[in-house]
Amino acid sequence: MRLRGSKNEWRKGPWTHEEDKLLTEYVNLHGEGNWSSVSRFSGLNRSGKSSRLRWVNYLKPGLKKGPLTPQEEGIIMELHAVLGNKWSTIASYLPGRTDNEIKNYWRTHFKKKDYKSSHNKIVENRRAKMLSNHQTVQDKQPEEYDTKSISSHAEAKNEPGNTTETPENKMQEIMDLIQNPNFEDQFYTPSMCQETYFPSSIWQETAGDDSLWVSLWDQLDA
DNA sequence: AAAAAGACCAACCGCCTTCTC
DNA sequence: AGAGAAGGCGGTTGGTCTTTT
Repeated sequence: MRLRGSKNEWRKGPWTHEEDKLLTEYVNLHGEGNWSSVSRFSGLNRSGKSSRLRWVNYLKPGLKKGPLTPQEEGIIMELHAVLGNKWSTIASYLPGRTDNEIKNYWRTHFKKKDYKSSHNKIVENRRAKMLSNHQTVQDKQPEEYDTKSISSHAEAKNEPGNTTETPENKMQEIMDLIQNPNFEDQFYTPSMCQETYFPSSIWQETAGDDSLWVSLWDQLDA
Protein backbone atom coordinates (compact mmCIF):
# COMPACT_ATOMS: atom_id res chain seq x y z
CA MET A 1 0.00 0.00 0.00
CA ARG A 2 1.36 3.37 -0.94
CA LEU A 3 1.75 6.03 1.60
CA ARG A 4 -0.86 8.71 1.77
CA GLY A 5 0.14 12.12 0.63
CA SER A 6 0.99 14.69 3.19
CA LYS A 7 -1.80 16.70 4.65
CA ASN A 8 -0.14 20.03 4.04
CA GLU A 9 -2.28 22.78 2.61
CA TRP A 10 -1.50 23.23 -1.07
CA ARG A 11 -1.12 26.66 -2.46
CA LYS A 12 -3.97 27.74 -4.69
CA GLY A 13 -4.69 30.58 -7.05
CA PRO A 14 -2.76 32.00 -9.97
CA TRP A 15 0.67 30.60 -10.71
CA THR A 16 3.74 32.80 -10.41
CA HIS A 17 6.64 32.88 -12.85
CA GLU A 18 8.80 31.23 -10.23
CA GLU A 19 6.34 28.37 -9.83
CA ASP A 20 6.12 27.95 -13.59
CA LYS A 21 9.90 27.78 -13.72
CA LEU A 22 10.05 25.14 -11.01
CA LEU A 23 7.40 23.05 -12.66
CA THR A 24 9.04 23.31 -16.06
CA GLU A 25 12.37 22.27 -14.60
CA TYR A 26 10.74 19.33 -12.88
CA VAL A 27 9.06 18.09 -16.05
CA ASN A 28 12.21 18.58 -18.11
CA LEU A 29 14.07 16.49 -15.58
CA HIS A 30 11.52 13.79 -14.76
CA GLY A 31 9.14 13.92 -17.68
CA GLU A 32 5.36 14.13 -17.56
CA GLY A 33 3.54 12.01 -15.06
CA ASN A 34 4.25 11.33 -11.39
CA TRP A 35 2.47 14.57 -10.61
CA SER A 36 2.15 13.68 -6.99
CA SER A 37 5.94 13.82 -6.73
CA VAL A 38 6.19 17.35 -8.04
CA SER A 39 6.05 19.00 -4.64
CA ARG A 40 8.60 16.58 -3.22
CA PHE A 41 11.22 17.06 -5.91
CA SER A 42 10.62 20.57 -7.19
CA GLY A 43 9.89 22.46 -4.01
CA LEU A 44 6.55 23.54 -5.34
CA ASN A 45 3.74 23.74 -2.80
CA ARG A 46 1.16 22.72 -5.35
CA SER A 47 -0.96 19.60 -5.58
CA GLY A 48 -0.24 17.10 -8.31
CA LYS A 49 -3.56 17.88 -9.86
CA SER A 50 -2.86 21.57 -9.97
CA SER A 51 0.61 20.97 -11.37
CA ARG A 52 -0.67 18.71 -14.09
CA LEU A 53 -3.35 21.20 -15.07
CA ARG A 54 -0.86 24.05 -15.22
CA TRP A 55 1.48 22.02 -17.36
CA VAL A 56 -1.12 20.65 -19.73
CA ASN A 57 -2.99 23.90 -20.22
CA TYR A 58 -0.24 26.44 -20.14
CA LEU A 59 3.38 25.31 -19.94
CA LYS A 60 3.51 22.31 -22.21
CA PRO A 61 5.63 22.95 -25.32
CA GLY A 62 3.74 23.13 -28.58
CA LEU A 63 0.64 24.79 -27.22
CA LYS A 64 -0.84 27.33 -29.57
CA LYS A 65 -1.50 30.74 -28.20
CA GLY A 66 -3.91 33.17 -29.72
CA PRO A 67 -7.37 32.91 -31.22
CA LEU A 68 -8.69 29.82 -32.91
CA THR A 69 -8.67 29.78 -36.68
CA PRO A 70 -11.91 29.42 -38.68
CA GLN A 71 -10.81 25.87 -39.53
CA GLU A 72 -10.41 25.05 -35.88
CA GLU A 73 -13.81 26.58 -35.14
CA GLY A 74 -15.31 24.40 -37.80
CA ILE A 75 -13.72 21.28 -36.40
CA ILE A 76 -14.96 22.10 -32.93
CA MET A 77 -18.46 22.75 -34.19
CA GLU A 78 -18.70 19.54 -36.13
CA LEU A 79 -17.04 17.31 -33.59
CA HIS A 80 -19.24 18.72 -30.88
CA ALA A 81 -22.27 17.95 -33.00
CA VAL A 82 -21.20 14.31 -32.99
CA LEU A 83 -19.40 13.87 -29.68
CA GLY A 84 -21.08 16.36 -27.40
CA ASN A 85 -19.04 17.75 -24.52
CA LYS A 86 -16.13 15.39 -25.01
CA TRP A 87 -13.66 18.21 -24.78
CA SER A 88 -10.54 16.12 -24.44
CA THR A 89 -11.53 14.03 -27.45
CA ILE A 90 -12.21 17.14 -29.47
CA ALA A 91 -8.93 18.64 -28.33
CA SER A 92 -7.06 15.57 -29.52
CA TYR A 93 -7.97 16.56 -33.07
CA LEU A 94 -6.68 20.10 -32.63
CA PRO A 95 -2.90 19.96 -32.10
CA GLY A 96 -1.72 22.59 -29.70
CA ARG A 97 -5.15 23.27 -28.28
CA THR A 98 -6.30 22.13 -24.86
CA ASP A 99 -9.61 20.77 -23.71
CA ASN A 100 -9.92 23.68 -21.32
CA GLU A 101 -9.39 26.17 -24.10
CA ILE A 102 -11.95 24.52 -26.33
CA LYS A 103 -14.41 24.24 -23.49
CA ASN A 104 -14.03 27.93 -22.69
CA TYR A 105 -14.29 28.83 -26.34
CA TRP A 106 -17.43 26.82 -26.78
CA ARG A 107 -19.11 28.38 -23.80
CA THR A 108 -18.38 31.93 -24.83
CA HIS A 109 -19.02 31.56 -28.54
CA PHE A 110 -21.31 28.72 -29.46
CA LYS A 111 -23.50 28.76 -26.42
CA LYS A 112 -24.76 32.12 -27.44
CA LYS A 113 -28.42 32.28 -28.27
CA ASP A 114 -27.68 33.25 -31.88
CA TYR A 115 -25.78 30.07 -32.54
CA LYS A 116 -27.89 27.73 -30.56
CA SER A 117 -30.70 27.16 -33.00
CA SER A 118 -28.30 26.71 -35.91
CA HIS A 119 -26.25 24.26 -33.94
CA ASN A 120 -29.29 22.31 -32.87
CA LYS A 121 -30.39 22.01 -36.46
CA ILE A 122 -26.97 20.73 -37.39
CA VAL A 123 -26.97 18.20 -34.61
CA GLU A 124 -30.39 16.90 -35.56
CA ASN A 125 -29.56 16.85 -39.24
CA ARG A 126 -26.25 15.11 -38.73
CA ARG A 127 -27.63 12.51 -36.40
CA ALA A 128 -30.50 11.70 -38.70
CA LYS A 129 -28.23 11.33 -41.69
CA MET A 130 -25.65 9.38 -39.74
CA LEU A 131 -28.29 6.92 -38.67
CA SER A 132 -29.56 6.43 -42.18
CA ASN A 133 -26.06 6.18 -43.68
CA HIS A 134 -24.92 3.83 -40.98
CA GLN A 135 -27.81 1.54 -41.83
CA THR A 136 -26.90 1.74 -45.51
CA VAL A 137 -23.32 0.81 -44.79
CA GLN A 138 -24.33 -2.16 -42.72
CA ASP A 139 -26.94 -3.40 -45.17
CA LYS A 140 -25.28 -2.84 -48.51
CA GLN A 141 -21.53 -2.37 -48.31
CA PRO A 142 -19.98 -4.60 -45.68
CA GLU A 143 -17.44 -5.98 -48.15
CA GLU A 144 -15.97 -2.54 -48.66
CA TYR A 145 -14.22 -2.61 -45.30
CA ASP A 146 -11.76 -4.89 -43.64
CA THR A 147 -11.88 -6.35 -40.15
CA LYS A 148 -12.10 -2.92 -38.63
CA SER A 149 -15.22 -2.05 -40.59
CA ILE A 150 -18.45 -1.01 -39.06
CA SER A 151 -20.20 -4.31 -39.57
CA SER A 152 -17.35 -6.44 -38.34
CA HIS A 153 -16.83 -4.16 -35.42
CA ALA A 154 -20.47 -4.55 -34.47
CA GLU A 155 -20.18 -8.29 -34.75
CA ALA A 156 -16.97 -8.33 -32.77
CA LYS A 157 -18.62 -6.44 -29.98
CA ASN A 158 -21.19 -9.22 -29.68
CA GLU A 159 -22.97 -7.44 -26.90
CA PRO A 160 -26.36 -8.67 -25.85
CA GLY A 161 -29.00 -6.18 -26.79
CA ASN A 162 -26.96 -4.34 -29.40
CA THR A 163 -29.31 -5.52 -32.07
CA THR A 164 -32.19 -3.55 -30.59
CA GLU A 165 -33.13 -1.18 -33.36
CA THR A 166 -33.73 2.03 -31.44
CA PRO A 167 -32.28 5.33 -32.62
CA GLU A 168 -30.67 5.80 -29.24
CA ASN A 169 -28.85 2.49 -29.45
CA LYS A 170 -27.76 3.14 -32.99
CA MET A 171 -26.47 6.57 -32.11
CA GLN A 172 -24.57 5.12 -29.18
CA GLU A 173 -23.10 2.45 -31.38
CA ILE A 174 -21.90 5.01 -33.90
CA MET A 175 -20.40 7.15 -31.21
CA ASP A 176 -18.64 4.10 -29.75
CA LEU A 177 -17.24 3.38 -33.18
CA ILE A 178 -16.05 6.89 -33.73
CA GLN A 179 -14.28 6.89 -30.42
CA ASN A 180 -12.67 3.55 -31.03
CA PRO A 181 -8.97 3.98 -31.86
CA ASN A 182 -9.08 1.33 -34.56
CA PHE A 183 -12.01 3.03 -36.16
CA GLU A 184 -10.09 6.26 -36.35
CA ASP A 185 -7.11 4.53 -37.91
CA GLN A 186 -9.37 3.13 -40.53
CA PHE A 187 -11.52 6.05 -41.44
CA TYR A 188 -9.89 9.31 -40.52
CA THR A 189 -7.54 11.22 -42.73
CA PRO A 190 -4.02 11.75 -41.36
CA SER A 191 -4.55 15.38 -40.56
CA MET A 192 -7.81 16.28 -38.93
CA CYS A 193 -7.09 19.91 -39.68
CA GLN A 194 -7.40 19.48 -43.40
CA GLU A 195 -10.51 19.70 -45.54
CA THR A 196 -11.78 16.24 -44.67
CA TYR A 197 -11.76 15.40 -41.04
CA PHE A 198 -14.55 12.94 -40.65
CA PRO A 199 -14.81 9.22 -41.21
CA SER A 200 -15.54 8.99 -44.89
CA SER A 201 -17.78 5.96 -44.62
CA ILE A 202 -20.26 7.81 -42.52
CA TRP A 203 -19.90 11.39 -43.63
CA GLN A 204 -19.18 11.24 -47.32
CA GLU A 205 -22.72 11.19 -48.53
CA THR A 206 -23.94 13.77 -46.07
CA ALA A 207 -21.29 16.36 -46.83
CA GLY A 208 -22.13 17.20 -50.38
CA ASP A 209 -25.74 18.23 -50.12
CA ASP A 210 -25.69 19.74 -46.70
CA SER A 211 -26.27 23.42 -47.27
CA LEU A 212 -26.72 23.93 -43.56
CA TRP A 213 -22.98 23.87 -43.04
CA VAL A 214 -22.26 26.47 -45.64
CA SER A 215 -24.81 28.86 -44.26
CA LEU A 216 -23.54 28.34 -40.77
CA TRP A 217 -19.94 29.17 -41.64
CA ASP A 218 -21.21 32.24 -43.40
CA GLN A 219 -22.93 33.25 -40.21
CA LEU A 220 -19.84 32.64 -38.16
CA ASP A 221 -17.66 34.63 -40.52
CA ALA A 222 -20.08 37.53 -40.64
C1' DA B 1 -15.52 59.79 -17.14
C1' DA B 2 -17.65 56.26 -14.76
C1' DA B 3 -20.60 52.47 -14.03
C1' DA B 4 -22.60 48.31 -15.92
C1' DA B 5 -22.54 44.48 -18.80
C1' DG B 6 -20.29 41.19 -21.43
C1' DA B 7 -16.29 38.44 -22.85
C1' DC B 8 -12.51 35.82 -21.80
C1' DC B 9 -9.76 32.53 -19.43
C1' DA B 10 -7.08 30.39 -15.59
C1' DA B 11 -7.87 27.48 -12.08
C1' DC B 12 -10.59 24.84 -8.73
C1' DC B 13 -13.97 21.17 -7.58
C1' DG B 14 -16.07 16.82 -7.62
C1' DC B 15 -16.74 12.63 -9.81
C1' DC B 16 -15.18 8.67 -12.27
C1' DT B 17 -11.67 5.48 -13.96
C1' DT B 18 -7.29 3.38 -13.74
C1' DC B 19 -3.39 1.91 -11.34
C1' DT B 20 -0.78 0.01 -7.52
C1' DC B 21 -0.08 -2.60 -3.64
C1' DA C 1 -10.13 -9.00 -4.58
C1' DG C 2 -10.38 -4.80 -2.65
C1' DA C 3 -8.87 -0.40 -0.72
C1' DG C 4 -6.72 3.74 -1.52
C1' DA C 5 -3.91 6.82 -4.45
C1' DA C 6 -3.32 9.03 -8.68
C1' DG C 7 -4.78 10.62 -13.00
C1' DG C 8 -8.16 12.44 -16.10
C1' DC C 9 -12.27 14.78 -17.36
C1' DG C 10 -16.23 17.97 -17.52
C1' DG C 11 -18.57 21.57 -14.97
C1' DT C 12 -18.17 25.71 -12.66
C1' DT C 13 -16.35 29.85 -10.54
C1' DG C 14 -14.22 34.13 -10.01
C1' DG C 15 -10.98 37.58 -11.46
C1' DT C 16 -9.55 40.63 -15.12
C1' DC C 17 -10.04 42.98 -19.33
C1' DT C 18 -12.94 45.16 -22.89
C1' DT C 19 -16.96 47.20 -24.64
C1' DT C 20 -21.17 49.59 -24.17
C1' DT C 21 -24.27 52.90 -22.22
